[in-house]
Amino acid sequence: MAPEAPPYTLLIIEDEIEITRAVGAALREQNPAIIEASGGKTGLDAVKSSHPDIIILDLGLPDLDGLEVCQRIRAVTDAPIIVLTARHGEADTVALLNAGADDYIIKPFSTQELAARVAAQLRRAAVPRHAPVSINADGLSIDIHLRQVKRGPMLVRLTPIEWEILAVLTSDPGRVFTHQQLFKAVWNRPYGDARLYLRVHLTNLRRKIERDPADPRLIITEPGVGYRFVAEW
Amino acid sequence: MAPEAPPYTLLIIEDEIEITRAVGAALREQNPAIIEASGGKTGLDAVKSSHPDIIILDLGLPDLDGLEVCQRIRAVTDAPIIVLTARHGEADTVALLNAGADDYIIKPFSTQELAARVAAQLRRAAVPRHAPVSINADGLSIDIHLRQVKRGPMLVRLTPIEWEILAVLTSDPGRVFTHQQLFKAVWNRPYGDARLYLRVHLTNLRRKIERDPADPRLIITEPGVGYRFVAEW
DNA sequence: CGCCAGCGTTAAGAATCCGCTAAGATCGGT
DNA sequence: ACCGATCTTAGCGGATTCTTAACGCTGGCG
Repeated sequence: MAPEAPPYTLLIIEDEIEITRAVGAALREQNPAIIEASGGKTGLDAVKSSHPDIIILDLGLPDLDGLEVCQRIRAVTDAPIIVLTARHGEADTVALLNAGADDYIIKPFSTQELAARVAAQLRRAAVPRHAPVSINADGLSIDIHLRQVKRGPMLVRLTPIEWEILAVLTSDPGRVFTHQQLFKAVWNRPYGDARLYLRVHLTNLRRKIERDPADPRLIITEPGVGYRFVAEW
Repeated sequence: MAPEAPPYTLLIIEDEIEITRAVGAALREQNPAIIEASGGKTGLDAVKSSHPDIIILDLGLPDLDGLEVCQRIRAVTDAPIIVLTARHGEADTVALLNAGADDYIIKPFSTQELAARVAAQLRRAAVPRHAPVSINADGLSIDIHLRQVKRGPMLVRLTPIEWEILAVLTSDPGRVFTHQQLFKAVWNRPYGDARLYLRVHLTNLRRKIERDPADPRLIITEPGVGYRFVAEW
């Protein structure tokens, strides 16, 4: 029986061989074509020559800064980038997400989690998305066109800022938006203490749309990073 | 067989040649006359000189801010504007739609999707307004064709502006129309303090059609945003 | 065990927005 | 030119929303 053709091409930019192997093992069932690069420069070359469908990028590269690599990849392709980050490299992770990375995984990671995230990113990238007309999650329905939110049959009144936050988060369900990304999208002014504002408005927003605001299921906090909207219902 | 005359004129404002070509290829079957502009300024000139039927606008232009270009196009023409936006750019879709854009597509896009959206916008622009013939809500009946409003058996006299406001709001019940959208639809002139006018005329309109003008049920205020007509009766 | 950073929550003052009134200005018909 | 209807413009008071600060909780870390 002939092996099936790889369903997608994955590029992993990683200098530690153990991790490269772990990634390969985690994704064995999906049977992707895997390209390996051990540094930022070779990684960039690989992006240009191989047109991968998804890219896994480690932060601690010896030759180039991860941030720069990420930006330069983003200048060439829209393929999803998943960042591998150490436990305490949170600041770097945030900078990377701001630079265009799609998701991040903290080392050490479970093979299941990696496989799930890769699959999720591929799913999102495969469908050229337009903002969905309506979203339904956990008894909540959001109609972008009507600018209307319902909790069951009840209309929910949102203030402009609350609506903007919800609109941004739901524009790409599952994706993490950093504090800065959200702040910039909603306030559209240079800088301020993004977290200060977001904390307050997220509280108010959750009070209106979550079943139990103390145990949010729709808008999830990513500590030190930002927020994401989950629509898996 | 002689080539058929172009059914419509399309202007694409885009600095990346690959995308321009991709758009051209996607629409080949529709055989439009295509005008190309590589920047915001030349794009605006082209709008004024060529009177396109539909406009495709990339956000990431080198010379001008995409939002500004959008607004300035809208000040000149009513032709549909479809915005091309990067997946990782500021997906400030709300601001875009407020600035006068009619639809947006996230890059990368499929040729089918682009063609479908262009066709949809042209269709929508061709038919001025196809609202339901009559609306009944809370004892109020509105007949669009007859230009007639009744509160029970009593005829209600509306001034031209009041009628226009009501007609716009009821053209899409439940949807929020921003101050700017309403102002543009009714007054059809570039600038003015939309809220100032709307406040007064909304007061007068409510006095005529609401049961209790102090507690409006038909025309709901969305603070900081605009108004919506509710027809859930 | 105590410290600290990050987050959620609450509350109060500031800023903004809205409904309403009313006085000119404008328009259209006779 | 007159007159009534409509539109524009201004301003006040009340309501809503935003900003800002303070406090409590939790979980990691020395």
